[in-house]
Amino acid sequence: MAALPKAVASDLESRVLDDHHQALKIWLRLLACSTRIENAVRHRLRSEFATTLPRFDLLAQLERHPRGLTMSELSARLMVTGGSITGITDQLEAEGLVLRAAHPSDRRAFSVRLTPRGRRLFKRMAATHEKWIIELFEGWSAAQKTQVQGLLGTLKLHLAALDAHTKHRKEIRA
Amino acid sequence: MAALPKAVASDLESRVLDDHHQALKIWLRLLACSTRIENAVRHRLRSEFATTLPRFDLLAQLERHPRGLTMSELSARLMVTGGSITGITDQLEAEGLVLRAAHPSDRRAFSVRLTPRGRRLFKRMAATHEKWIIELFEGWSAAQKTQVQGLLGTLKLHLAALDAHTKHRKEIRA
DNA sequence: CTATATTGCTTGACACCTGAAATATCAAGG
DNA sequence: CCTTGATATTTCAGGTGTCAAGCAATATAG
Repeated sequence: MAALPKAVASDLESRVLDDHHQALKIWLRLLACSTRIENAVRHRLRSEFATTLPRFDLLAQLERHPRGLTMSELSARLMVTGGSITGITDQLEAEGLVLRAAHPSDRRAFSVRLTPRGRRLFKRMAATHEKWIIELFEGWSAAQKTQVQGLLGTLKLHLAALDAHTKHRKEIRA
Repeated sequence: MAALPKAVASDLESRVLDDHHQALKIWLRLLACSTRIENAVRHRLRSEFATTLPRFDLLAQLERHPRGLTMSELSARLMVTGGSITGITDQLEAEGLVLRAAHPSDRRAFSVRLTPRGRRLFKRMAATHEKWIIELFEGWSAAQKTQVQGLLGTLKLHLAALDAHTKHRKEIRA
């Protein structure tokens, strides 16, 4: 159909384009998967436990860190800004699931911890939550799961490294 | 160290546990990657184009569908509820980037379209946006990218199928 | 044809997120 | 010791997300 030189040029060009599209496609797929799961989990958390994903996530972090986490640490772990953490913590504290304890060595900071009630409630929710997630991956072979897990692990590290660089550059500029 | 039977039991048990953890870990990594990229893109859209991710996404959908999309179609494609679409469309319409045209065959619906100005602006933003995304995957081999792309494609389909089933079940119950 | 259900969109209340500004405390150097 | 700069948290305004309720138009069953 096309003359050879043109075909070659087109191949080169389209390889570049494909390459562009590829990163974009990966990102769009990643986002689609993530959003779908998030929506499903959010919906179920609402209907079965009358709670929200951010609240659940915050409790989850505290459960893993029984000695408490500061607001800033929570902010970093949930990857949201401090303002959100203030609000969510306010709510959870009002519900008696969490408390702001004095930080042992820094009067500016709090050591946010689960209350016993918070811990009990979280454990119940976590068990169910884990079932939902497992269900989502039903039908996947162990090999496939291991593969995604590995690739996403690499990507996560990669992105974290990029982020660190960016921040570093910003600090240098500042 | 441990006696053989115990070691075996532990292996079996830990395999089950690992399996549970595996789905959970995949999900957490997926979410972490997604959030990181989303935050980066959001930040850059703000600082370089004084716009937001949802607005960009809505424009992107319209760019792909020059004949227009209804609010419901936008809602489905962006995977958010109708209320959000109303708000974002209001904004974009006020900025003159988008317009609500009458739908040819359904007087309830609109056919939302890009204005020429909207199209021009989006094209400029899209080119830059694509560069950002490509940068995020710099250093990945083509094979690796293809692999993630494939796995995420499978996952996306899998999740979409689950979603369809859920909806179907709901409809039957209703 | 017409009652009824469904669909498309908007609205309103509330949750959560961001970015920026304000406050309080800490940390370091002079 | 005390100034200066960094850090921890809160507050506020504004955008976007949900859900539920409401209205208008369409589709469907009888």
